[in-house]
Amino acid sequence: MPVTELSVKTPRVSSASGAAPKSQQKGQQTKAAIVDAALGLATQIGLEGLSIGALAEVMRMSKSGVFAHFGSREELQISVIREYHVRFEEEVFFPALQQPRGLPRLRALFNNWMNRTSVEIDSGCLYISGAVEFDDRPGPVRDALATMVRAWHAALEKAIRLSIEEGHLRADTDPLQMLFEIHGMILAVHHDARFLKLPGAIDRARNAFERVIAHYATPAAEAPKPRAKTKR
Amino acid sequence: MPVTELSVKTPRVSSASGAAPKSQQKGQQTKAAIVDAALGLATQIGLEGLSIGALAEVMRMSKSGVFAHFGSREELQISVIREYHVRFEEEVFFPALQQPRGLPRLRALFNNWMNRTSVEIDSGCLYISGAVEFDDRPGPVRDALATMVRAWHAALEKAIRLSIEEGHLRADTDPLQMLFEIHGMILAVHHDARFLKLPGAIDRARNAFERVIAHYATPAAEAPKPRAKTKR
DNA sequence: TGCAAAATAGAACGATCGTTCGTTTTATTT
DNA sequence: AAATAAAACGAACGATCGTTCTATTTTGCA
Repeated sequence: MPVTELSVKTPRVSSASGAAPKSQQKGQQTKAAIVDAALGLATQIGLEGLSIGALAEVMRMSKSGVFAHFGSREELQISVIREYHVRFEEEVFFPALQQPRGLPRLRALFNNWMNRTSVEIDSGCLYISGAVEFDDRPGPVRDALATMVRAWHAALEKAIRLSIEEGHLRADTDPLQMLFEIHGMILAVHHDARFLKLPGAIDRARNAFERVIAHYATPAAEAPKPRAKTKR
Repeated sequence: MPVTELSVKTPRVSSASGAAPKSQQKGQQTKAAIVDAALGLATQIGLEGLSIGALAEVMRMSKSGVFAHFGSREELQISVIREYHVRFEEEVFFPALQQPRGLPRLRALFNNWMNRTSVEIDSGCLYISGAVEFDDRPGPVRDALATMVRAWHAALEKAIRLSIEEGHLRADTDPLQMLFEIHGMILAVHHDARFLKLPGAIDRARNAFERVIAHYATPAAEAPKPRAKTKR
């Protein structure tokens, strides 16, 4: 279920074979390569800073060659956002679903997020930089960004709600309040690590997360479940 | 005590009078007006988005006329940052100093900050947007920004330390950890209110703040001191 | 009131931006 | 291999960017 159905280029699937196209047209794979490079640029210099000229240089292509794949800069930006979203799902969301619902899954979501963040530290989070760049700039890029940020908030909120249902978190827990606090940690991690270059920001976030869990947890489920490797 | 002594244009004080110049040269006051307008633009579209052309249009001046006051775009940006810092001190920091050291002062800092934020909601916080825009862009603008953000962190940290010394917060409180958590709330407020346009973000931050205080406070000092007007 | 200095205007520069267009090179299919 | 479609190129466009330069206006002081 794609979040948006933009850029349904679908260049008239070659023949009558309704099944999957065997060799994806050359264009699609260079387009994928372009989006990949664009994602790398955008996480560093921002979605607004992403220019077709610089992207073409990285790709060793002509500006117009790059441009033709998207038709507009906005469409390029949206493609980058969508790609970021897909990777986020693969790295953070889907793996967490394998954990049992309730606190374990909520923890997994947060841990996966932090693991990704520690890698992201010298590239940047598109959701965060995008939110700042487009908070006052209406349009399809902002809409695409907001849709996916909201999807992530919804995912976290659902994990919290399930934790309440499972009896792991107190019944009077306000899911949106807890979500707000967890979200704050994630924003603070990026700020401290990327802008202030402070070491240990991720550890602080983990501490803060445990504090929040401890506050909202029912007495029985409070302790983090012991695992094989205790990770320092 | 100016944080930086950049832009010491000081156009050779008119005469031998070592005292304060009576009527500030016309140039200085238009420069102040330009910085004021630039601050308005920068908080909306960001420091990077701030262009001299757009600024000149707002000021009903020529581009070169505006430019001459700063000599470079970077110097303009730094002037804007410095102005923002001054206003922040006046609105948030100095008033809080009138409260007794310890929890009352810490609360005052946070409350003033939130009050300012609720006004800032449709303009934006330069520290936050600047941090994202310049987290990977070394140079004097980034340095000026980082210096002032650090100054604010230091101010909050000191208020926390004093609260510990006064016995309002537990002796084993980690000031930097607590600072991290409070900072996260502030970032989350801006994100939710400005990007997601969610209502009630400030209330969530106030809740989160009280939760953090309650956690780190010594039992005696926990309750917020009652005041004359209870604010809603 | 007159004069020097400061402040502003105006035009132009090189660079980069996103975008358009016609052509040429590649892929794919018959 | 020939025919057709897709993909990439290269040059140019209008606009805007920060900046420089020279000329003009305005200001402040004797």
